[in-house]
Amino acid sequence: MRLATWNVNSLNVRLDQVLAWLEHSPEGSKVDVLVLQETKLSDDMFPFQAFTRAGFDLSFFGQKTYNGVALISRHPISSVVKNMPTLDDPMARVISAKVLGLRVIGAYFPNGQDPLSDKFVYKMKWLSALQAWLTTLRLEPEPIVLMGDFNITWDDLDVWDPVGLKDSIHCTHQEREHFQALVDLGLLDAHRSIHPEGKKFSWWDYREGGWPRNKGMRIDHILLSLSLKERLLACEIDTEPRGHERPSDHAPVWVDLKD
DNA sequence: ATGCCTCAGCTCCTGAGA
Repeated sequence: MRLATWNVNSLNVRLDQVLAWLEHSPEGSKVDVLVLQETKLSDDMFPFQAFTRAGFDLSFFGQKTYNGVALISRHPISSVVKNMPTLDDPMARVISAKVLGLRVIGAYFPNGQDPLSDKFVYKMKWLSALQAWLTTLRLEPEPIVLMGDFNITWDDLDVWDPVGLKDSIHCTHQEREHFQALVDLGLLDAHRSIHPEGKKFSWWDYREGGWPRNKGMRIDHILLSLSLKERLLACEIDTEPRGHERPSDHAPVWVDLKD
């Protein structure tokens, strides 16, 4: 089975790219479950028929202009949870469901903007709430797949210029300590596990020729319960859509698990 | 360069993204 995450930076703009990618993801295999971030659509504006017509089950949860998440699946989904029970959050950032015997979570972590800003304080609070939620979720029988736009680099191998970007947003030790705490709960960074050499990125700034110069960061991640480790077959960042016309600034990331 | 792109909206500027 293939599971994937993609920050689309407006589903209105990227709908056709998402539908095409669902049918033609790399190396022949089709995506079974895709989570989206930054749909930027209120629920009454969500183009759900485009997905149901194509045979998908889905759930979505959004707001206009900012945030918004969706979970799109070729298989029936159940036990949908929107946002985290551990945080009263006005922003639409998390969507979760049981599918294929897994607890799949799609998340759009707060950006944080600047380590000295109120938004960074909110990011820390949000990360603590996620940790608290996962602490109870991992007691349930379904293995966990936590994927999305984390807005955190795991370490310097995830950063094109770790010296110049030292201690800047997505690279601070506070953010990375939260990432480590998730790993310490018994979650595996699927991509790093397959690619220990690092230096593969999932986001490139629209400005400064970030993409053509490969000045990027790996901030989109897929974490797996350790019980899924022996089922892990592959995990890749598909950089192809980043080169399209009107691309999202994020690339989709996918993982293949033994059925 | 507290900008460089891109997107959405109380849309011809501004805030936010990362």
